[in-house]
Amino acid sequence: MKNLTLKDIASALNLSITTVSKALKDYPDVSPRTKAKVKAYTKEVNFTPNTYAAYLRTQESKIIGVIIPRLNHYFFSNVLKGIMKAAEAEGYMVIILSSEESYELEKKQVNRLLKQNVDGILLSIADSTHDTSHIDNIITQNIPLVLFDKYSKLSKCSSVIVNDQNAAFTAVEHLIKSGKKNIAHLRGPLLPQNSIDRFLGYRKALDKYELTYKKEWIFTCQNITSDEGYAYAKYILEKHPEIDAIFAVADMPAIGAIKYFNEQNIAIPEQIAVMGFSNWKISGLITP
Amino acid sequence: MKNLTLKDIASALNLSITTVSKALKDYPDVSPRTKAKVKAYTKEVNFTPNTYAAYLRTQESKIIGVIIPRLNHYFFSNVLKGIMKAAEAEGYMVIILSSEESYELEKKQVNRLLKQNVDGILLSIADSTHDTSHIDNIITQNIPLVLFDKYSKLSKCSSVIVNDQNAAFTAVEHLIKSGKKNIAHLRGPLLPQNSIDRFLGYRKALDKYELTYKKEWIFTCQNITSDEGYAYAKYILEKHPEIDAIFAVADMPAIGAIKYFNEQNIAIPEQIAVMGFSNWKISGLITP
DNA sequence: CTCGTAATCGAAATCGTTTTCGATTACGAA
DNA sequence: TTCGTAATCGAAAACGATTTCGATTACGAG
Repeated sequence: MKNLTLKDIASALNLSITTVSKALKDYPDVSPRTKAKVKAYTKEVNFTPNTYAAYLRTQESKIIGVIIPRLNHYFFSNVLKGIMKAAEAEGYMVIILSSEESYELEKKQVNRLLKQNVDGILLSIADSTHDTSHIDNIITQNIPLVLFDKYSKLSKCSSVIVNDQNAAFTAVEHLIKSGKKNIAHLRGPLLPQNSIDRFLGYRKALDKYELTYKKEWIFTCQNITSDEGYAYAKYILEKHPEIDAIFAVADMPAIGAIKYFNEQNIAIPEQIAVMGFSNWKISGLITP
Repeated sequence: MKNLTLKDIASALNLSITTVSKALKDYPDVSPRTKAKVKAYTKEVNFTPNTYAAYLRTQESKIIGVIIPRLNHYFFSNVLKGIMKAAEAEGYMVIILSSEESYELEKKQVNRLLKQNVDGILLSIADSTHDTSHIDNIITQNIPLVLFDKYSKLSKCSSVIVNDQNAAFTAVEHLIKSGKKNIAHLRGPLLPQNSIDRFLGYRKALDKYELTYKKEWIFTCQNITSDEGYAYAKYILEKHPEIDAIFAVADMPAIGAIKYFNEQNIAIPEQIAVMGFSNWKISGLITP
């Protein structure tokens, strides 16, 4: 029950290996009749050329690599789903690697993909990534690269991203128009461009409506967890009772904050409004 | 900046390709001195043998394939994380494919993995999978196969699973010991062994404590969504007010039910208890 | 009938590695 | 010195597909 090869097909049809290969790839110098014969037979016995042997000549692995900061993340698993579907439609396989938000691991994963001779790389960089030599490596090796979601301004390559600054601006603007005046921000880590852009959007909205920006109303969520949101909510309630709204860099901290306010019987959004960022599936499930 | 080959290494060190290859794989018939020389140089220039060329002789792709019913699922992304870590440690790559709970797609994905010549397959079968010819295919091709989580009793191969029946039994037992007498069950689809086992665990617990089993207290969640849980909770409250506890096949329907009861100001668990199954991360985030 | 062209087909080289098997060298024993 | 053995090394044949280039055939024009 071993796998078929071109040789098997050729001898079964009394043709040369060459002709079979050419017939399958629609070379002009093989007659329509033999083409039809070959194609019919290969379909019948379910033959497809061995990927690895083909690679040796064509240098195309038909595999694209994807590196994301984490797998168990609603946003990323959805993006992955889209990537895999698109790749599948074009006959590509996808290898997914996770950097676990670690710069070191990200570098290692890039190298693994390069060794695997992937035809292209999709990369969403980790929060802790502070230099881009590994990314430049990909570019100099001439391997197609696209950054997505988490990107870096330091590398010159195409990237697909959410317009974080605008979205954050709109979100905070909505809070302001709802009558909130003292808006705190649970921001993300310092490095990622996304945290920065969302923070900038927040500031821009404050500026536009002439609300003063207060440094002590900014809280950094290093790991973007609900626990951090919970802790900051507690802190805010105790030390900054003047705050009447919170704009969080992501849904996770927002959920944590909501959980704490619920426990304390604080009315949301009347007493204090909480706004997340991402529109996770679970956002609709929690209270309020 | 092209990739190095054995030939490059060989000519740089004035050795034959053979010797370089053997040195790297610790063949006994190459002297320790040349071995050291080769290894030092290959490390210096960061050379690793081309996977595809190696495959042609060894027939080992160093890739294992994983098929899961869905990607954006907390349980599976966590399992994947474990799989990828273990594979990585042994120098294997992982290709992940999703069947989207579709039998047809599952068959297709199995074929894609076979064509890719993966060294082994990990498979968690879809809810809608009703025959196992594609699985038997893998086995007859002599490719190592392990089923996990969702498995089938029809195929003879190793599988790694949760003891659903026991776990369900314990869960329902807990409800009973808390004083609940009329326990409904939101069960999963009919086919998957896991749904069946959890249902059986539920029945076993009822039997042990001599509670009568009522067919009209069993509700089937075809898609295991929170919407279904929400709808059934509404139905239960209106048509079966006698029910004082719900054991759900998974967390998603349980969350839906909780959401509805919260909206109706039903006290949980005093008035009606709700128990899910999976211990998702978000379970801790919702109210109660 | 011969020749030239076009239409078909195959031989063989190639991709980069692994592995068998044969070749060479060194060196001590006879 | 000569021989046998052990220690090192390389040539070459795979692996399976692709592709260049040359070979063969068919066929109509002259």
